Amino acid sequence: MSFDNLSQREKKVLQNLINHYIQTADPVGSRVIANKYRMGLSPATIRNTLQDLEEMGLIRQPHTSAGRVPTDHGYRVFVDMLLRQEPLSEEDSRKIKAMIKSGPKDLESILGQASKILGDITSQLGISIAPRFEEGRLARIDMIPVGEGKLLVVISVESGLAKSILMELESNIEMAELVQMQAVLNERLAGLSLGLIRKSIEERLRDTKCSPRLLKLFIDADTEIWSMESNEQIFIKGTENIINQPEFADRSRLSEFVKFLEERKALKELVESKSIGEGIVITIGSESSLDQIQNCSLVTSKYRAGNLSGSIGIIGPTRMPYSKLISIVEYTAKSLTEALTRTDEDEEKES
Amino acid sequence: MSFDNLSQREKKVLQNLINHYIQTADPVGSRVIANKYRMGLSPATIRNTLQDLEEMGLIRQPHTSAGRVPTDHGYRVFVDMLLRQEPLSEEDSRKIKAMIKSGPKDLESILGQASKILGDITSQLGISIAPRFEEGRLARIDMIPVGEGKLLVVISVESGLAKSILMELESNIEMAELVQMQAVLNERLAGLSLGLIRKSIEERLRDTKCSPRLLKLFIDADTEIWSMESNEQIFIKGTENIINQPEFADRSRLSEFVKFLEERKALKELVESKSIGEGIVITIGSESSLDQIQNCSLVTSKYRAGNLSGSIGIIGPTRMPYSKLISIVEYTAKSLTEALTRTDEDEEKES
DNA sequence: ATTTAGCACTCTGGTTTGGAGATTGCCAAA
DNA sequence: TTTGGCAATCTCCAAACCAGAGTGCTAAAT
Repeated sequence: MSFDNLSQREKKVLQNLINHYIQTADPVGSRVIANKYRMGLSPATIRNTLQDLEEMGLIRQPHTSAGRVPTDHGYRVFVDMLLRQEPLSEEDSRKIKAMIKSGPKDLESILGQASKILGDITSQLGISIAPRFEEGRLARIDMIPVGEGKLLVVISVESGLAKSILMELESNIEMAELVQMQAVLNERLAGLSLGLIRKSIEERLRDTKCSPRLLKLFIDADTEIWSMESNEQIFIKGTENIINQPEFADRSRLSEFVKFLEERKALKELVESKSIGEGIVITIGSESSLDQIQNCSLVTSKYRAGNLSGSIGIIGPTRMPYSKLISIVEYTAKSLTEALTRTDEDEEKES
Repeated sequence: MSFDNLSQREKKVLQNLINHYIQTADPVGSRVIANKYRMGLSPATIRNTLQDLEEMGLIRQPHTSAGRVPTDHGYRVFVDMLLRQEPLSEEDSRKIKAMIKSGPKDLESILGQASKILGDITSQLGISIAPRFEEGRLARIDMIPVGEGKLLVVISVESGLAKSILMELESNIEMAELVQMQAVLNERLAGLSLGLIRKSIEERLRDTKCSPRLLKLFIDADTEIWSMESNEQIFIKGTENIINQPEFADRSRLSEFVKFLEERKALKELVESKSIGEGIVITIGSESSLDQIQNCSLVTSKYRAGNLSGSIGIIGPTRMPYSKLISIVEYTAKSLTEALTRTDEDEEKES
């Protein structure tokens, strides 16, 4: 459904209406649009336009004799055609930079910080998701026995990231077996993406002379080693921001939403599925088909960490200041990419 | 302030009042106590007792001509003197057992599950905190170079737990240096508790022949290696449970509370500081001096994981069913201890 | 043709009012 | 020491009301 056929006036009215609604959360009447936005038209004229927009399904009336509010379609048209991206404020960009600089430099801390700063400066919910290891190519694999029958497996991918998994063994393993296994794994799997490895692990490790017990650990379909299921690293910060939003005045709705956030998994998959292409992706309410976020929007983006990519974004009521948020998310993603693929030369350049 | 001087009747009245209030959240009047709880006394008599209790500061009236509600002092007396611990229901104990059994066996998953189940069956907020590594004695330390100028340091403590830290190096390190460093560290530090190591690391590593660059990493006061700051593993689940509680009817209060939960750190410290002794510890509202949880209570307990100890508990409005919760938290702690210090023999015993 | 003014109509939200109900404190009787 | 009785107090709820905002339509104006 395309809306290129909107007249100039209709566009302007829709734009003003949404801008006003975003600020006030109250249905917007014809008078406000006519007067406050100096359109040089009388309220009566605006009313006609509003009727047209309503017929097109871009706005609706909560009840007779209330003003209009945008529908999800309306927001869609707004962000697609009418949105002027607002430049990032000095203050915000400063904060984002500071966030990256301060604090520890490990992935978790940085992502935690990122979600926090996103939540803070947008007054929405800030989200950050760890890079998808699946995409990474295996650089090397190390195995370290720790304690009784426990094995720490370290998976390093080419971009320099690594994850470690503590495995339980049924019985103690000979050091020699371990060394051999490690050698075989490194030899056969290095350079392959973890996703690929997971799919083809069985064939690739066939006819090796390794200890079968040990082998089994790495082939098991549900092993954590190749999948990242368990490591569902998603950071969500700023719940307190949306609690006061009128959109969540209904307690049970709020409760459902918070529950949804706590599950993490659904949100993680949603954000990852949306932020695929380059640049910012905006997802509005009904476009996601998840009940719990029917009146919410997402502003998401990818970032890169070496060869891997992760996602960040914000979520909040559809009535959100898109024009600001886009710049913020964009800049944060950019900063994150820089921070996570930083080389020594980069550091020298900075004052 | 001791309340041993309470008459039998006063005790009974307080007990009934609190029990009723816990269920209804409404101020309790003299009539309800007299009739519903068959005390064989008229409301008027109860009223006299209520006045006495009020003078003692155990209950209060929200306003004239409302019933009474317990004060924090009242709750304190209640849990100290009047509480009959309710045995765990079959269903709950089954759920807790199932929680431990199902799902992956790594620490994080188990703790996540534990907090979730606590939240679910108590309808409060379930909390679980990872064992305090500080208490653990260093078993060994491994160092694995991964990618460009990155070093994975694995700290294993005697009980079999391990944590890993990814460090950034300014420049590449020779393999030989690394091996030497590792040897020195293991030799000098093994067997010491991490807490002790952190305090005394500087002296202990003085006059070694290791690469100074490398040495510096391990001595730096704010290194993550010996402190567990960054690894602030605390799991909080069940926020949706308390949103509908009348105690959080006030939005800004709810907002503050959720913010407090998200900070994590304060809550973590609070719970850890409370759950020190053996067994269940109950902390009521004002006893914690944190604004954000003034009308909340904690039911906390330690659990053990090998030589280390961690904390779990629940938090919710002071008006919580203590008699049930105690059993639940107690049993969960016990189960957790079993699961986390499980030996192979244990596993054989199970059907 | 388009825009505007005028107007009747509708719906919401806040305020007021008026009990109904609950509960207390106290006093005097049991 | 306990209880019944009773005036007094306060909340809560529903009904009634009103002011305000906004609409849609029609007829006049541009």
